[in-house]
Amino acid sequence: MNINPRKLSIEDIAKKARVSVTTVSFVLNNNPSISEKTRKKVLKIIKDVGYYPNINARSLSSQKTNTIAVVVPELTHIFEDPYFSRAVSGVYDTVEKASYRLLLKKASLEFAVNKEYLKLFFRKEIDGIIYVGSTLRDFYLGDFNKYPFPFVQINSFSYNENIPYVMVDNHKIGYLATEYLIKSGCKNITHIAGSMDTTSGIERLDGFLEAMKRYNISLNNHSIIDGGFTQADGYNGVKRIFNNNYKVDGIFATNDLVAIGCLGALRELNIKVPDNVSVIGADNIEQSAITNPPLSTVDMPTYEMAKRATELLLEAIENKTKVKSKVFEPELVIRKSTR
Amino acid sequence: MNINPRKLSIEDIAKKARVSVTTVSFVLNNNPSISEKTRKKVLKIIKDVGYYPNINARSLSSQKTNTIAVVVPELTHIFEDPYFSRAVSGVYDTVEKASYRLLLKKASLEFAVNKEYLKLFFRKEIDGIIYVGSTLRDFYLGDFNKYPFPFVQINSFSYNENIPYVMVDNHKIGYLATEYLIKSGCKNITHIAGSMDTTSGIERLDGFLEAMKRYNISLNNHSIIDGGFTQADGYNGVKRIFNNNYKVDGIFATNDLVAIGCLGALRELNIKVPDNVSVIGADNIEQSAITNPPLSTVDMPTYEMAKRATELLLEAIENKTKVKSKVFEPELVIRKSTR
DNA sequence: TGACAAAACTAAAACGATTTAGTAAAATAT
DNA sequence: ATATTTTACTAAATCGTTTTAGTTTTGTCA
Repeated sequence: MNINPRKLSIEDIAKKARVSVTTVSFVLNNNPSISEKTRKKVLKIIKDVGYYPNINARSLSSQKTNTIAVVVPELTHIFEDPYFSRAVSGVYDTVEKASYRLLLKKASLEFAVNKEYLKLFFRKEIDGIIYVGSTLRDFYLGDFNKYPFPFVQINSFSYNENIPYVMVDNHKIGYLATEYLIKSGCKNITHIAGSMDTTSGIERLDGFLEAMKRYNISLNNHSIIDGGFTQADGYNGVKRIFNNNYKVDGIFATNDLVAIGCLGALRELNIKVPDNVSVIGADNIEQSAITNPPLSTVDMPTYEMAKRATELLLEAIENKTKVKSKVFEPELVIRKSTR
Repeated sequence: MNINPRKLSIEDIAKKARVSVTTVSFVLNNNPSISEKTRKKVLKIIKDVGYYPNINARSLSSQKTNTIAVVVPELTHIFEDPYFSRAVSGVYDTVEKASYRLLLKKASLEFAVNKEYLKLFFRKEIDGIIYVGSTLRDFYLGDFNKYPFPFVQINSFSYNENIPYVMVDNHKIGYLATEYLIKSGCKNITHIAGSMDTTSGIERLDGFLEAMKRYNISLNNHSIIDGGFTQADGYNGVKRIFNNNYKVDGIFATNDLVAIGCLGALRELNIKVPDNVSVIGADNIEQSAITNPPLSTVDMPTYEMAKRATELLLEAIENKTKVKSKVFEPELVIRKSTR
């Protein structure tokens, strides 16, 4: 880096190398119609003077940004839920490997209402969107029918065939967790549900209901507790249950964070887990292995899913095809919070 | 949005409005030398046809990207530490308000060694960098002396005057926490330290040492326990202390996550907090208010700091000046984990 | 040796904005 | 009514690439 790299353009390189601008561009883009000799010469000069191509000129000319946006829900705590953390990580690593850049976007209400996600395409800011999250989903549906921009949602499902997704079988998560509680002897099972405007919240509840039905367990007024996806939701849910003296010996929490909240409340109430109450979560976040007692849960390959989603998106971008959807299978992980 | 916005350029608008391209550009950029009448006319057409300016052409022409990169440490758990979560949040909100975009980057070893952060500037990808984190700091120093690109580090300090920062007084954090333990009657205080290649780790330890000296408490072989910044570090630290039967009645953990790890281990060991051992952390993450018992800690305004850092960076970018550094004051928050 | 194909290279247009330097039109002063 | 200033507008250069449609050079073979 002898010279200030900021001042150099492809033309400077061309002059120094006594070749055309086209040739330099071809070298830069590995176009095969360049002799080894010229390639070496140009490459040497590029390195010697410290030249770096201007990415904006490149994008303008090639109509390709090599950038994707990862949009995450607006929750303040978004990054505090390890689920999102892993997902974003998976997206990041995959994007980086493919030499793409990652723009971070929050799906605020305003973002959706003003159709900012579409404008990102119109303004040529990005080549595709990865939507990690669950809320606001419906804002996207119609638009992506009309404008077939590359788009994948992770763990958010729509009955609209045109909206591709990569997700885990959330119904099965609910079913597996509930079935395990039943089979391990729980008689009075409660589900602390997630938000009902999210796919995972709805589907996990559905799975819960199916298992209950399958094993002929009738529901009562406290079989389902409204909740959300935070530790506080679990904590409050348990407090609600036992403040009302509901009879409960098994809790399926919509996710691990909620389950951890349950564990905290149960400890405060001096209720033994799993002796008095079994608790099972879902997501298998890292923390759940080191709770007290270690949490039983349903694993889903979040990182893998994010990776796959990103690969599918990049594939669709490069081949100008439609993204193919994919469903991953969940798996029981039994630790010490269940009998 | 009648017409596919992707096909429109500023020239199309100019033609439709029967004005020059310059005029349209002026309207777009609020140049005052346009009559209200023309402005309205152009704006209407822009809206009617659904035109959006091409951001790459704009950046190429104006030599301004309106993009900053937020670079975070390579830790897999980056997003799981609420500290980073809040910091990134502060950066995001500020950037968005200023109509800038946020590029997410991980400070991997490779990122530093290959000087990717410099290349971001050379390739005209960004206007500035916000460095949230603590490690790898030294890789940057020399470079930003030579290339005075806009750059701020949050909570990472360097004796090199040319490297601007926004940080909390970490020394004071260590001092305040330790002094409180001493004053509240602890006789055998241990510090579970953070990584010694981070500013906060070093400075908090320094503050701890100063307080101990000031109050004439001599150190022993377990006054300082090597650690890191995760819950596991706190857990292991406490186990180490009590497996070795060290006499300890007060723990200053380098941050709340570590302190929470301590709480977990202490509970397992049936050691009462704060009756037998006081625990104090630092950072005041949200979770620390709902631990059992609620954690005493030292608050620092992470979100505010990130916001300020970003404002300073943007200011420096727009005025082509140097970033001014700023130090924030920490504050004790006493809850129930200390006597 | 000359004809032809393949390989290596290039000129110029295109991508879509901003901005400088200047012209035309309108408003004000004389 | 004319000169002058101010306001409103525009032509053309520029930013730094990619890419198309050639042209030139080299190599192959009868």
